[in-house]
Amino acid sequence: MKRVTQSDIAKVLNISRTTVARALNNTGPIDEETRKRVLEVANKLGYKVNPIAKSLAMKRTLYIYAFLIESYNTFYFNDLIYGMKEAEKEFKDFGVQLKVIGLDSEKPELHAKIIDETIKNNRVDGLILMTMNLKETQEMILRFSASGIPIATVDLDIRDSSRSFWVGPDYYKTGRIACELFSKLLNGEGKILTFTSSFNYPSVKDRLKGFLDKASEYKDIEIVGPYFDNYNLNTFYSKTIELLSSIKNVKAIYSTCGTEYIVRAIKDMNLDKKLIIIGNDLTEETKRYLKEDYIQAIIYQRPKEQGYKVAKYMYDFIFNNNLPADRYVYVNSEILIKENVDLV
Amino acid sequence: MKRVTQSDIAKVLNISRTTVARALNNTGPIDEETRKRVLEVANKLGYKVNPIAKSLAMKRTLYIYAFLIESYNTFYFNDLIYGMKEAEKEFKDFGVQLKVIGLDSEKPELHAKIIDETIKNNRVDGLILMTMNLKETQEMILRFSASGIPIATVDLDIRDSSRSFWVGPDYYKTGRIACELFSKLLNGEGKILTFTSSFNYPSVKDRLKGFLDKASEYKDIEIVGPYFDNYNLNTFYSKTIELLSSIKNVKAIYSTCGTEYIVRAIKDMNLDKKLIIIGNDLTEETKRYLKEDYIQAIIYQRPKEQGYKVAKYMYDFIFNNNLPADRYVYVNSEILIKENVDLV
DNA sequence: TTGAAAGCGATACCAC
DNA sequence: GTGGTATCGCTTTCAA
Repeated sequence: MKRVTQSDIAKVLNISRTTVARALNNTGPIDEETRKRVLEVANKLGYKVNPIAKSLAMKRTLYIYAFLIESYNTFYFNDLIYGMKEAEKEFKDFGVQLKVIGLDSEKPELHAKIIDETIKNNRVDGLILMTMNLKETQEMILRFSASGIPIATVDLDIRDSSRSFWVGPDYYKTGRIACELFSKLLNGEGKILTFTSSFNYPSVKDRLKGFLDKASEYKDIEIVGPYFDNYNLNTFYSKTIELLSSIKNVKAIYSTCGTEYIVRAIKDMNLDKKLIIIGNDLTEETKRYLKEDYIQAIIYQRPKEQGYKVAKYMYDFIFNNNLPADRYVYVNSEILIKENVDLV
Repeated sequence: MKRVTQSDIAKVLNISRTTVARALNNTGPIDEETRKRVLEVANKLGYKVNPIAKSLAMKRTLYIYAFLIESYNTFYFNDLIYGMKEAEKEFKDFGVQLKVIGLDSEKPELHAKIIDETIKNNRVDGLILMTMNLKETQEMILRFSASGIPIATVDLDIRDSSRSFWVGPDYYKTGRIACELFSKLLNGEGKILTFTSSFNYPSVKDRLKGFLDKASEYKDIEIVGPYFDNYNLNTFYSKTIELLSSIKNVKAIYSTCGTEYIVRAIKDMNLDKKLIIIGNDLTEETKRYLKEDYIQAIIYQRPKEQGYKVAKYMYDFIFNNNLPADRYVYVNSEILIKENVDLV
């Protein structure tokens, strides 16, 4: 099964390889009629670009820029970057380079501007974004993708834009997994105090929905709450103390985020019996609590894999024009307990 | 930072590119003195082969052969192959092809012969093995690696041979993880009936050791057993019925393998209270039991990832002469429950 | 609008 | 032993 080359196409149509290349890459001036015929023959012959030859010939470097919110969770942020860098290593020989730029989570309104500037002042061949879904960001994406720059989102999606694909965790599933684990650890019955954030993020909204949906399957699991923070995770601390003092027989606590604030309260309360807590985010602090048995399990969203995949798919897109089969690429979550938390 | 090419070296030494290539690849006749000087300069200049150019120039296909025991667990076998094929796809453009050959688990004494024949009658550039650690196999590996064929093992290692590296699960860790989970589901106390196989495989031996080591950390967990099969996992069935009838207060059951035989017995016994069971192997049957709540969790050894990695590293070795940093590449295990079993 | 030709970094064959 | 040269499949000037 010999591979079909541009020359093969050229031979069939009795034109030059150069013209074929031009048609295929849509670069430079070309007669529309010729272009069509080339594409047709290419298709019929099953032509596929040879990325090896392409990258060897294309002397210039391709730049992928990643703009990521620097979250309070440095583990997550760093691992996301780590994964991207892994992908970069694999494509180094193809002349692909990745630039990571952190965005301030406190100033979302500045993100679009920063990205804008960078793109204007640099050669950028691909864009990976993790930023808030604001109007100016959507607008910017529309603008850049119209000008031909492939754009992917990671973790936080920006819907209603023209980004090419998204890679991220299945937050809903994460909530369901947490709930099933609770049920197992509670032996099927008990009261679970539930917290969530007031912010309208998919991470917290979807997790909560997954958790509650799954909880409704267990007739002896009682959900108390959810209680909302006051647009500040810190308020979980006092809320925990208040609720645990007033509500009897709480067996477990679930929070869609900021589990560490809750554990801080519990540590300070010096309870005699142990509460079952399952968290969603692996941070330095929650990891410690896991090891100290304050947290029983963490549903880990594999940031490394997210970073790796989004960069890899981006490369595949700008280089081979391949999009992932599904525009929503879900990265599985993983159950971490003391024994395996150090392996990730 | 321009990349150093063979021409650069040639220029420095005032010799031809051809000679440089010969020295670098140790192919064809060359003056020992020249070779040394080339290598020296290459080293000083930081020359690294460009795999892209190499594969473009090297017109021939590289063949990697994988010989794998077709286990009774078709899930595992198929997923191992699936992972390898994923890697193959990535390297297709580099002209790498993978051939998978199944070995009969019932006739381990024939494996070496089959592998031998294949290598003699075909062009093979790399070898991936999952077979028993028999003397004739060790010998065969020694012979082939001496003749320059890179050999890797997957899952089952063949120590005391000259295989280049191994990729597989951390069986010991798997046992520890299972035990921690038991402790959590048992709320720290109870009697665990323990089974293992009489066969001297690392899979069962290491899992058991991990399990027991971890169990010794819990003062209120009592291990009963381990009971051995009679060189036939089927004997777990009657053994389970016998033991559950004679031993009081069993809360959980652990088996290093063949959990399905135990569950079959339990289903047939129609017990009124639920036993906690955690299995090690994901098979069609154990997956069903997991969904039916007979099994609480399965510690999954990610065969796809094993297959992917071993093929990928093999490629990297034969093509770029890169070995994995550690000759033992451990693939992490993963905790599966009902909610996430369908995601793997 | 099209084509010829150089070049990317290597391998491999064939003279010398 | 060594060097010249064709080739791999493609991009990219430059001329026509």
